[in-house]
Amino acid sequence: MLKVTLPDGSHREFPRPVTVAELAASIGPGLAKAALAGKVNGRIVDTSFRIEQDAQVAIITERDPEGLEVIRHSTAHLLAQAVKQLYPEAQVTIGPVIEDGFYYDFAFKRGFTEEDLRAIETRMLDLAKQDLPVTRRLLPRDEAAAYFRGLGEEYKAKIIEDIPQGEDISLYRQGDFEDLCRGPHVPSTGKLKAFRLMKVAGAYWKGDSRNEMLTRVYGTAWGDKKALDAYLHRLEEAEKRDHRKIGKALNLFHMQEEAPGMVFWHEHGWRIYQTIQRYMSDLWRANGYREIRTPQLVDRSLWEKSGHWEKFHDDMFTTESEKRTFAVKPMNCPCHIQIYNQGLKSYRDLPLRLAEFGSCHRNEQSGALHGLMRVRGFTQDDAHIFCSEDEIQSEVSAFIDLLHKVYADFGFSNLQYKLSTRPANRIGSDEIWDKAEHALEQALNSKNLPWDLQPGEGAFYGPKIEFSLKDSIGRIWQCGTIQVDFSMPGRLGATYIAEDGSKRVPVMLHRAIFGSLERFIGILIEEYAGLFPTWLAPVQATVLTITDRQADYAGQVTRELNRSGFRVEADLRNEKIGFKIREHTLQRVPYLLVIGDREAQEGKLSVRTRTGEDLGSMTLAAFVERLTGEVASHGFVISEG
RNA sequence: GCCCGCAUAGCUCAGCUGGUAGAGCAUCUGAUUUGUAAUCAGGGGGUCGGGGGUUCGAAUCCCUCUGUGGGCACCA
Repeated sequence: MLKVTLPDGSHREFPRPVTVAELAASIGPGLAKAALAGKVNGRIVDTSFRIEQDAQVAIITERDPEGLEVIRHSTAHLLAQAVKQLYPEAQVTIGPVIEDGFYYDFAFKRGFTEEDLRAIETRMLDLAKQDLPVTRRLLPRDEAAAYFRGLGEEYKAKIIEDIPQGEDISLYRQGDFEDLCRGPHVPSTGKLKAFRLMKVAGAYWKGDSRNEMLTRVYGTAWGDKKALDAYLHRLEEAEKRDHRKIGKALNLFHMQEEAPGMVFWHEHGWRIYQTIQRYMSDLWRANGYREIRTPQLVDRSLWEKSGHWEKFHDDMFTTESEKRTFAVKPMNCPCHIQIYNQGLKSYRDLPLRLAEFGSCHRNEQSGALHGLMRVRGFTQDDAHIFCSEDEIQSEVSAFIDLLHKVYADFGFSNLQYKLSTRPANRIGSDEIWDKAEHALEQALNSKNLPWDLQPGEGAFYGPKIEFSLKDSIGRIWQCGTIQVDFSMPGRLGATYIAEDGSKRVPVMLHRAIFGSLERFIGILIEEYAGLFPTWLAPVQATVLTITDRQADYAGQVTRELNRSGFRVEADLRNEKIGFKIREHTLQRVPYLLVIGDREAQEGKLSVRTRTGEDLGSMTLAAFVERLTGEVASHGFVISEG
């Protein structure tokens, strides 16, 4: 007898092995129809999988996250089948599942157009309607490679040849189309009911820019039409939060052809910029950092010593003067070491934390530029901590705490942690890298933070922890970072006198919390969809008059609020109050202060919020109190050390 | 940098297969002095991203450059 344990803890017994599909049928016809795959002892399998021994089994349907994955994977196959029918000269390559969907890469000289996409989608719907059974078979590796080569599928053959000798290869067939695949897949194409092809893009074969470029088709797939529509609607809403759109609508900044990748900050955008800069400057002072300022233009020789020239000179802006080559600084670290090097340092001076709003320029490749998120001119909240090896652990730990405080003040909770380790192209010995990587790993683990390893992604001088945030459509951007560097201080001659009188080289920690202020503001705009909390809002309140008669009183109120340190403007135009309210609400001003004859006489303000809430009339003092409390509660508090 | 799109008034956008440019908002002028998300009327405004080509004729077709969007690669 064979005993199958279901998720609810109940058992079923069978005299002989059963497939997942048979098991589902024995439970009920509805489940049999809904079954997409099975989970046998934790492994996702096809519904045709035979359960031979006692096992824990769950039937996977579109309601399970695993079910959605199977749907997306199978939809990728459906896409490939449709493409092969419509464009036989296209070769298939790979088609994995990604967040919310899938993609499939084709080797296709002509590439696909948007119209092709619609035609492919129509064919996919047709193939789904035919409800073709999906069947699996195994072939020995070499036979499989020969089979695909025979079909003219060179890429598939190459993929198979990368699989170790002797392994069997599974193939999945639906109708006239058969693909190499690990599976599992839905039992038949009729299970694929809600999908949409989204866009075409180029992608390098095997992700290597030295290889040829393939044509990638992105798609999304869901359990039913409703889920698909909900997703498409979610996307539309997310696009409205795009920081480039909001930046224009709220008049925060602009960019133009003559300065690609550089930002023209308008008054209101600059207010946000300065607010967060002041916030950070105060935080530095409260946490033992010393704020400094270093030059923009530094002779090439310094970058040669630091190692940047060798690796990055193509990406640096340079200029000539009196037969010398200068580079616009792409980083602040070499300059900070120059300040460290002024005067003899003792172990008593450590840890020494030098901080700068470092204005940097990097000649990023044109294709990398992206609104405020990836620019050529940016400012880092950069600091370098010079310390002894013994101090690394506590400094990294204190830094992570500080970073968490900042992110909480700005309302971010969902950050991602990544540890990037030694790249192929690096300076420093393996022993040093071992130490540095270990220090960072320990810091993450001691705080119980969930982190991903990114092997080979570290900076050339040291490993790093990256702290990343998502934009409105889910793209991930690195913001904060901390990097352990055992090499550059030595290269640039930094030393200190230790307790025993010997001369030693300090360790340097590179660290930033916002990363680039530009990027951080971009993320902030999308996070809040322009509805900045009051402490960040470029205009915190606007005074609106009903008629010309209140102009004097309105001017007085505006002046007093500005004197109290708030960012307040007045709208005295000869317009209806409804019109003014609409305009300033669309400008996302947190508070609208309406003043008519009544308020002017009583010395009050009628306060309305940008969400349409009427707070009634209050005195100026009462409003100031409210505003003060709100600004303070949103993170303006200077933290204890 | 690579692949595929896109670039029309200050902004958002229309302009079918080539016949010489249009709307809404904004701006300006006038009227209106108004109580919580758009007051009315009138006027002005574009060598259609730059350069080149095809054509009797180009916003429209072709080439090229620049910028930009989505990806890929890159990201000190």
